[in-house]
Amino acid sequence: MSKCEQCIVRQLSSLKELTRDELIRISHCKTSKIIKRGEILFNEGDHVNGVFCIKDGVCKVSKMSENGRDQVIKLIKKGDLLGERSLITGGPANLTARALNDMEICFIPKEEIVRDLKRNNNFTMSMLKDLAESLRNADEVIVDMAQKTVKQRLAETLIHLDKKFEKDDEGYIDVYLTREDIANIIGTATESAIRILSDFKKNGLIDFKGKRISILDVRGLERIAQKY
Amino acid sequence: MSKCEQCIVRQLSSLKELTRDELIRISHCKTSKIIKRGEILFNEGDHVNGVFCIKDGVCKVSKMSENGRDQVIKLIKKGDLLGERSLITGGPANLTARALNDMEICFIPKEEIVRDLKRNNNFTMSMLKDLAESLRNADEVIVDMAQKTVKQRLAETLIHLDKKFEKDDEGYIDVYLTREDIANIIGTATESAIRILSDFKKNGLIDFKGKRISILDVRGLERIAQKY
DNA sequence: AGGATTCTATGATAATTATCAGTTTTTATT
DNA sequence: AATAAAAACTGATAATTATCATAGAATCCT
Repeated sequence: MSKCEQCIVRQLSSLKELTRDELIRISHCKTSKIIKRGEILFNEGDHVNGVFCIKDGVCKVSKMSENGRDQVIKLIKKGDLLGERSLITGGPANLTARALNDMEICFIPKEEIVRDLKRNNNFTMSMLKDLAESLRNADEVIVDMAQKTVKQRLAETLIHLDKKFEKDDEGYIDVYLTREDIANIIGTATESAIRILSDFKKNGLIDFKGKRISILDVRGLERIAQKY
Repeated sequence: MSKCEQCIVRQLSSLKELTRDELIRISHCKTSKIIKRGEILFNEGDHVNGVFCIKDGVCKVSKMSENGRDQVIKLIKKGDLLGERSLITGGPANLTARALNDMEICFIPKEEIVRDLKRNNNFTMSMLKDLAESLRNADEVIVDMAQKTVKQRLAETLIHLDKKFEKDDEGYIDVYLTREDIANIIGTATESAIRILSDFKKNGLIDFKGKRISILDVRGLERIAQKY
């Protein structure tokens, strides 16, 4: 059983507020798991009963819209926590999480987290800050979705991906999304996403080889994302 | 100075978790104010330094998009808290709040709330639950914005307004939004909102006299909101 | 390695939505 | 009550985006 103390997730998430004792207790009740690409961590409607610590890999978190299309709400990567919200609200998950590549995760049972939330106010406060931050971010997404064109939203998304993920030696962003995934992030038809990507490539803003995308001109993308 | 104990805001918000002593302290440092229709409670970028308790009236909370259009993120009414998030994240407000009618509010200074958050874990937990709930709600808005047509979003919005606000004797929803406000909630052009409203009226789904709107056929609106 | 399947791409067309221009109606102000 | 200003409305047109059809390319699977 690996120690929680040195874990990347602990360093980057609210778990950093846990005391040594709390951490040891969690070390003992957590379970580690490998999730293969394409596998589901949890489905909309599931009772998750705990939180996931993402030690490696990436997953997409999405929600099915009432007219049958999947909307990707966020991407979760190494160092992130996943599932805190359903834990706090208590109900079933409102989102579905699916691995985009092989993942290494730990699962901490709900009771342990709830217990710490009740007793360790620093932990609760840190969680509160995280959620407030997420909410601020969600506001921005809402504005973009409501007010920007598909092209603007795609430019925005590419900038975000570039910021969020590492690059390989050749400068390609280290996350592999299908064109459909990309379309489901920005809320458009797959064909539209494909066309705009080709357009961006033709204009030297990005380059791609299949799913490997690299950003060549961030400024140019920013200009598109901002100017109408 | 009115007592916080019987206040509607206290009954409906996380403030219900405050102890009698905490409440008395807040009673003594809060300030009451009347905000006239059209006035700003705070602007994007302002340092708010406290939270607003809405004792009466309605305000819209919006954000300017990068291409110059206003997006209404939420409506805040009697009994709601406003400004907790900026307080928690610490930075300036990311949204603008403007009164839609005359409002009666109390303002509680930041330090008082922060003090209680640090000391009263029930209060913190309640706040955490509220934010988690808001975030779940934001997810839904994102999906709708990304995936639904303007007509679907308008139907959705009308249903929400109907649920959220009281009705007068004639069945009209007790909130007065301009057509532009409505357009800015669903993220469309004012003309488009007007056209669809007229269409809904013609089809017997709603009725309106100027800004006074009543919902005649919730089921019909739901069908539109859901079916593609 | 070969076949099936999924993914990417492109063109043609239809549907949705925005924009512009102008008119009428309502609301606010003196 | 008269006038000015704001809001609501309507039509015409342009721009954006979705859908459908189809084909080639990449990937998966024993």
